[in-house]
Amino acid sequence: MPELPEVETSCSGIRPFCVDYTITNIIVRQPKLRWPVDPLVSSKLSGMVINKVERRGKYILLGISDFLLMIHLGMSGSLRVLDKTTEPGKHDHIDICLSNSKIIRYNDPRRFGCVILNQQGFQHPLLAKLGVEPLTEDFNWDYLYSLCRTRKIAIKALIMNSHIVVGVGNIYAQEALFRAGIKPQKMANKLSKINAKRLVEEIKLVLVEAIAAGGSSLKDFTSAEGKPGYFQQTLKVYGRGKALCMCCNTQLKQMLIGQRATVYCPKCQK
DNA sequence: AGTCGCGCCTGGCGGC
DNA sequence: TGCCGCCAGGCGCGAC
Repeated sequence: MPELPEVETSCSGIRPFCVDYTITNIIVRQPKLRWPVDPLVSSKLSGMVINKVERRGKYILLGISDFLLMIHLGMSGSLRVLDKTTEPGKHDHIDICLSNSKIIRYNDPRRFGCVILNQQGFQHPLLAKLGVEPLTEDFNWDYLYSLCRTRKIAIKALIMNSHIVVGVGNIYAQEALFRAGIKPQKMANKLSKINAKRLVEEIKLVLVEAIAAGGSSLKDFTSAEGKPGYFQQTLKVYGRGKALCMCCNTQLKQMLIGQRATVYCPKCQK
């Protein structure tokens, strides 16, 4: 499941094969993604050079002349750099074919992701509504704390709200809350300043660590086979249901917050 | 304006 | 072995 670290890794993985190369054509095998793919995407972009590859939240942004191609990996999507002779597999929905004989191949079994063609300079609503980047100074305890004041929702739901802060998905929300010693169901408006501070720090730390780990495990970005999750061994609570806490041996608890499975330690998290 | 719940979609799993 | 039902999960959207 791609979270911010995987998206960041995908950007750096494809960038050397994309930037300054010309798009020869784009093959769309399955246009029915989260949002329908523009049927004219190939005719509009063919012959144009990719200027830049950037990330905003969980969106991968390809700058292509006057266009911006917005790619979201949903929860099962991936991008790979392959030789143009590589046969497409079952869920290989889109190929961006390049002048260096490589293809950027978009694969997404569950099709929760999207590939949106947007004019440069036009503030797309999906990007306009995004909150701050978690790894910038804009995301600080003051920002989080003041937003928490008026919100009557679980703190976990708040930090997963991409209109507040981007890139914190279900995995890292749980991990950061565990590290910060905060119960996920804690009401946001009851969060103390000191806990807001801790939480911001732990969110940043867990993301930075995951990016570092993701960078190493996805080295063979250009190979045909996907890699298993790098983070499995470092996770303290995510997916550990009723197992014992790695720190205090107490049985972890599981609950639903906003329809999402949430695991926490009733002793370590207050 | 803030909060809640739904639905999109498929692979993988447990149960029978 | 095979089939069925259920679950995960990002996130926009409509309903309150």
